[in-house]
Amino acid sequence: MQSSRSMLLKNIKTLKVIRSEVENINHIGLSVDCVIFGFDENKLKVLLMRSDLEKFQCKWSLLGDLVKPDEDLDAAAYRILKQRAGLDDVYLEQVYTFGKTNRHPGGRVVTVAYCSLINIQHHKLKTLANELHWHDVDSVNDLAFDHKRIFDLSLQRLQKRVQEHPLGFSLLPSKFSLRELQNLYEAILSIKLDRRNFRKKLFSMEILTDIDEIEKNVPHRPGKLYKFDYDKYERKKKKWTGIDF
Amino acid sequence: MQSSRSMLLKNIKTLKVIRSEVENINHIGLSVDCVIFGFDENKLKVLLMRSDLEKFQCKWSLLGDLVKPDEDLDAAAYRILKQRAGLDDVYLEQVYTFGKTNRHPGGRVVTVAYCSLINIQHHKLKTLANELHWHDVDSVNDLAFDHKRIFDLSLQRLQKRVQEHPLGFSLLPSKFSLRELQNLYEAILSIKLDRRNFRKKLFSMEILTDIDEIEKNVPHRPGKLYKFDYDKYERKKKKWTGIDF
DNA sequence: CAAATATTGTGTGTACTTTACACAATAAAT
DNA sequence: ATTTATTGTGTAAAGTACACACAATATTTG
Repeated sequence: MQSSRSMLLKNIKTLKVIRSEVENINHIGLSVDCVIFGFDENKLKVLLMRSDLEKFQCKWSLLGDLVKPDEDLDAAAYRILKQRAGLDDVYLEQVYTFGKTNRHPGGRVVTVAYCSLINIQHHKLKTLANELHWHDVDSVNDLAFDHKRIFDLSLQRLQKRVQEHPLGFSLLPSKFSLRELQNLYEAILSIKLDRRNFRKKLFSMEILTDIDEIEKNVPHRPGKLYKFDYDKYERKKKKWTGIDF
Repeated sequence: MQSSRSMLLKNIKTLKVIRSEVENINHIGLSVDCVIFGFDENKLKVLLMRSDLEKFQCKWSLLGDLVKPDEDLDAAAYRILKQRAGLDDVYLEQVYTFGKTNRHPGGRVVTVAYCSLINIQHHKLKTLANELHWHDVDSVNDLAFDHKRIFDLSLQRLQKRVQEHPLGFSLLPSKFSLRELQNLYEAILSIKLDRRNFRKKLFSMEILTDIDEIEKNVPHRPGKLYKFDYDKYERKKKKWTGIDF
């Protein structure tokens, strides 16, 4: 029979092996990163934080965190929005999963990117917390990790999605003028749109409700205000997914 | 000082704790599942395997596997196609990541779904291996795990993508007649298309090369054969991603 | 080898959609 | 009362989508 000392040593060795399995072999970390878009001063913005990794101290990064073992992916995304930016009740959509082995300097971490659209005015107070800042989308570069790639893909996806589905409204106050709506589309797509054709198109979709109010305190003729009518949209959804050979 | 016996017991306890951490706390498993589409006898098919989990013994499932800690996500998808079906050199695209905590009975496993398009004729020999079978897409139901949901979403995505980009060609032999191409689109989209309008549209895209050959051994007037011209497509890509307010 | 069969290849008119474009009406500021 | 900036509105032209029919051709059959 072995001495208790040798037994102990053997056990300690086993412990070490298992720990290294935990750390190196078994473990693929899983995180969620949120690309949070807002719209302010006629510009499309993205919410970034100071990276919490030393290596990237001076760089901005997306808001993200590890997924907890007992937490749904979507739930993790909602938690990150809530915990890191105080955001609640927002539009959220999965975009893509990034899984290059070397994308994270701290080890193997696969990240699922989510895109979120929020109304900056409505959430202003909370999100101005420490380390958070709204950046113009066209001046974003050189983010931490592979976050620039994640951001680029998310923006691209937003540009496409917004032309097929009425997502943009999440970025505006609940009442808005057609001019504001057009500014939003112009900002997202980085193009100029014809005002008359834009109005015609939006009205023909029949997803706007005229709420019989007008803009206040504008130094020119005020525009009517509208609301996005989600129910009408639901009934018309098929229109947006047609086939056309 | 403790007796060696009590030390041993203590260490065994520590071992157990760590093991349970490995299994329950630290560990979110990451897998890739491939939805492999093929086209045969004018029907869209999907390649399924017998589930290797006892619980799902009688059910079919997608081809999947755990991602290795030192393996890129895309590489894992390619490996699965290669290892499980002998497929090489195929069209592959990430679709969506499924992360419900309870989606896998064996523990927490988040899975990244990939969609693959292959030419059945070209790969026939290899993929008829044990436990693999091509199923008509419209008779797929009740797969193992949440694979039905994954399959449904992938099919939906394919239906949309194929209308925006010329992906379908990956499902056909390199030489094909316009009738075959139309059959393919009809099968993917589950609709009837007008033959003249379909031809007109495809020709107007200018992505087909007339290779001056005709069908053989058909009991009727033979059709011309074409090739998909990838280079022409690359040059025209913008057409498919236009904006249209 | 003639007729029957099945499918290819082709064009036009109509409806709908997209685009380009200009002027009168209105609230605020001076 | 005038200036300023922006709203609200319609029409014509170009382009795209859709519906639809008949002659040409290779194979099969008698």
